[in-house]
Amino acid sequence: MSTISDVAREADVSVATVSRALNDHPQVSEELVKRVRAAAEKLGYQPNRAARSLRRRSSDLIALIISDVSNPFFTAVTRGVEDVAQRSGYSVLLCNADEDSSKESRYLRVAEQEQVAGVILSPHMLGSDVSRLAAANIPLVVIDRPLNEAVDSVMVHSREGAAAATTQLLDSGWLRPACITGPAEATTALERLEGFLDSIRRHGDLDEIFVHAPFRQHGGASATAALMDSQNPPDALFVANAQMTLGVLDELKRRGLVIGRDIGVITFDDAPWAPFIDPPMSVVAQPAYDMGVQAAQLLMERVKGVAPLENRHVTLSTTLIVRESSRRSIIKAH
Amino acid sequence: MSTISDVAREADVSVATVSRALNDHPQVSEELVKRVRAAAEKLGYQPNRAARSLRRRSSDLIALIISDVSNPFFTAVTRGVEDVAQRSGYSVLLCNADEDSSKESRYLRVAEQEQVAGVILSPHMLGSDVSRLAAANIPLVVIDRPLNEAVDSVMVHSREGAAAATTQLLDSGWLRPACITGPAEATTALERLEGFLDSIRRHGDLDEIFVHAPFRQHGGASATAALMDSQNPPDALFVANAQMTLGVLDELKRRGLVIGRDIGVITFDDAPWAPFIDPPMSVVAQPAYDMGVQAAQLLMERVKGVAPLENRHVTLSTTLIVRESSRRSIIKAH
DNA sequence: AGCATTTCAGAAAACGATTACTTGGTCAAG
DNA sequence: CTTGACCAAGTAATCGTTTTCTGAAATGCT
Repeated sequence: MSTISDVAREADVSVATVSRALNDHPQVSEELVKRVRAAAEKLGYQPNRAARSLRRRSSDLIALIISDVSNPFFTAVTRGVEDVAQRSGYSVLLCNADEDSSKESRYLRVAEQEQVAGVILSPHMLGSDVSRLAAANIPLVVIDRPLNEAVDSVMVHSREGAAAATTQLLDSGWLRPACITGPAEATTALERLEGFLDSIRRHGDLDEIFVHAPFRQHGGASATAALMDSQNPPDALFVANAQMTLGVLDELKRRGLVIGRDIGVITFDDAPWAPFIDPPMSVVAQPAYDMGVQAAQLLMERVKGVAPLENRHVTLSTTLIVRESSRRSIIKAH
Repeated sequence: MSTISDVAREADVSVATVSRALNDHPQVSEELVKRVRAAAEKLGYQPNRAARSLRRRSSDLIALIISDVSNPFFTAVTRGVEDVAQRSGYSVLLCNADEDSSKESRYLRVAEQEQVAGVILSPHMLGSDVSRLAAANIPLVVIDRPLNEAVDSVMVHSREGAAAATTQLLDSGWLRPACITGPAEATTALERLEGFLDSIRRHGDLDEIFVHAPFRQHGGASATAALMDSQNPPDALFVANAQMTLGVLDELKRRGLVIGRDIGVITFDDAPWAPFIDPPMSVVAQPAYDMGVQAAQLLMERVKGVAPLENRHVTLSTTLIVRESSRRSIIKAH
């Protein structure tokens, strides 16, 4: 691999001039810029990023630490982030924390050591420790799950969305909805549960039935099993994310329960497969791609130092999409 | 952020000793190791990776360049790669080439500039240029799609899988299967088409119906539309990946075509939602996670220099999972 | 005891970029 | 004609590690 001094030799100028020419500094003549460009081209010169970030004390990477790569919500966020980062010349270091605090802090450490230009994080839980980033002066924006007031954030109105979903269940004639939500330490799990409870309470005299489980397919399955095996099982389910819903479907199928007849289901996240499930799944959709875009924009502004001092908090709205699974009206054709 | 010389001062030794102590070099006394460790701990010292990779001429990152983050096949691969990389102390720089050659080469360049320890790539097409990696002495393993003989690879028996799927359609009594495959420059698209044709030809006097489209949901939809609008439309579809299948389902639904009665469908990739589609989707499953694991293992061996000189090519088998969508027997209950 | 060898730790030289400082030349104003 | 401002380009310092080279002390061998 050729270095800057190879280019300097080739173009017969100093390394300083090469650096200036290639980084569009104003104080270098047309003539030399052309010579340097040609030399760099000829040698196939690629600047060594390690050297550059060592000197600049910052790299051209931004770290995106998400809770779960296999969750379509997060992959949509990823696309959004990548699209705007790319446009500003940054690459994204995608880290899969896997709903695991220790992996999360491992990646936070990597981000610091790599001296990334900025970090976008969906924190596993409220206690996630980002103090080192602040100490190292690395901008941070938090998505999906709140952390604290002192950091930019892009959230979604989870609670309202959850309430709307639950109300839709109730309005469709289901009498005993339950909530399957994520682990108690995840704030999104809590908010969605709160939304569910808001709706239940507004309705009066209903039992408050809910269970916490991992935000995964198996979590949805075991939660469903527990609920259905209980003394007085629910007749409708509000599920807090798409991954869990797959497990719910699995368990329901195993038990021969027919959605729309025996049980109503509605879920968070409009996964791409939701319309094709039997019956088509009612969902509350999150603007995932848009969250990624907005988060990346906030971050880029901080990175470039054009952001205001005070922290920005943007909260996006969900939209309720009623398909079939939440309806009670479906009677199998005979 | 504290540096190695802060630690040296704190422990009252030289920076060389700190470096050696922290990297488990043998020639440093117990006593000093302890002192250095304590000092590092006290200051919360994290080595600066830019400096380290500048000096070592290699970083602790491996780049994983995949064709599409939103494809569940690739996210499963990602998990596999990450699990083994992590175990060896490497982090993964996940790059989403998005089925786009220019993004792919952009990321290849980033990988080179970052001096990653190794690269795992699912090449967009046969012509992908990886010569610079070789020149820079960066180990490479290719997954999913072949590139050339001179590089380690982990593939899947696509062609056989595709043939088996098509045969399943034929055996179920469908008379006029068509193939919806990816773009003509993607080798997986070609292989799956070949497999389809193998089966068709073996069967005798069948038309060879196929269409190329992007490996995306909209690709599946438009391909289906084209096929169904043709003079003599097929009565069964073999679809080359899960993303496209979503589009196929969409278009079929729009046209009021009932799978199992009006048309048979079978697809590559056992997406998590496949069993829950209406009707449950028959698939040929790829061992995605396992591909990731094996690719990462091959790469780690090269990175650590313990790999044999000659190139390894492992090819994994697919498994046919017959559910409902490929059957003709489904007659709606009356 | 005397010399050769090993062991441990420090000093200093990389690694390859960016950038502060320096220099020499040009031009305009006085 | 001198002086000062300005500009383009070069020299060298710097970023924080790792590693080579040294030197001193300790150990082993005859």
